[in-house]
Amino acid sequence: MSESGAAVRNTRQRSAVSALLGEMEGFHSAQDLHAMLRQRGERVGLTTVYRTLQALADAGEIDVMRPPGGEHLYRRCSEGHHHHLVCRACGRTVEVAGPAVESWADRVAEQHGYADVSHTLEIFGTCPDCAR
Amino acid sequence: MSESGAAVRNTRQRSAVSALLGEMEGFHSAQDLHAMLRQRGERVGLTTVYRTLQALADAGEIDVMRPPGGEHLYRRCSEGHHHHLVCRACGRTVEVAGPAVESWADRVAEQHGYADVSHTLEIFGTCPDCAR
DNA sequence: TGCGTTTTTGACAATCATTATCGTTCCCAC
DNA sequence: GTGGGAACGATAATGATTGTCAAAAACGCA
Repeated sequence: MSESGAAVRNTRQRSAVSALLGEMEGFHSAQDLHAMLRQRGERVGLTTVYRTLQALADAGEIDVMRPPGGEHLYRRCSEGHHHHLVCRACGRTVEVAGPAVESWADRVAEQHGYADVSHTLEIFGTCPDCAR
Repeated sequence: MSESGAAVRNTRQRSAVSALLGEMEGFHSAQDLHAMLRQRGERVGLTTVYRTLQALADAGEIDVMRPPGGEHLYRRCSEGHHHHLVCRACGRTVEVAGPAVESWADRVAEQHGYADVSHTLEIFGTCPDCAR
């Protein structure tokens, strides 16, 4: 329960995952990222990639998306609360902010007596390039 | 490709699943529903429950939720587009409508040139009973 | 009502992302 | 440099969902 031993160690693998995420543009699955790391010659276990991604997600440093299709997708995002506008075809993602939505959600929840409110919101569409 | 043979047959199993959903209050997993059906003495296979739920979901007759934890949850809902305010602890669900959110999402997508827009939105919180 | 066709069923196996295990390796404070 | 504890990683386990395919059930039609 104490913070004393919350030592998060600095390892080669963690740095590699973090660095890779920094260069990536869109969302990628754990298995994708793992494959990319191996291609680069980084020796990292799949288990570790999963663990690291989970840790980063818990820390709020990356965002997770769970598309209907299957795997979890991860991406380094800008700080603060925001949502995603994702292309169904190519995955291109735009970050969008919607202060009005945030407050609407909070208000609705409060009206029903719900506390400790959070929400998830994703917008899907076909981006201009893929529409052609 | 033709519509000629699109016959959807009326079976005991399908009715059973549909009826059960009609009596249920909150969200339930396929396996839950399967277990309930067996308790009632209905003889229905798990595979069939999955298939039926999927069909109903495709037809828009039931809503599907994918909580972070794991299984897909199904529930008969009112018609039309709406969202859910769900209690993290007990699962109690309130249907909420947010016309403003709908139009906001559409507008944002359009501004970025995305077509064929849809979205998902869930609000999570702790309901009054569970807060105590 | 009886029959043939076609869908549907359901037991079982397969899939596949994710998680648990646990001995080994490596980081880091001292 | 060293000790102890965290992190790693190969592998097995998990578990929900989907595929398979022969047998059963529905429905159209005569």
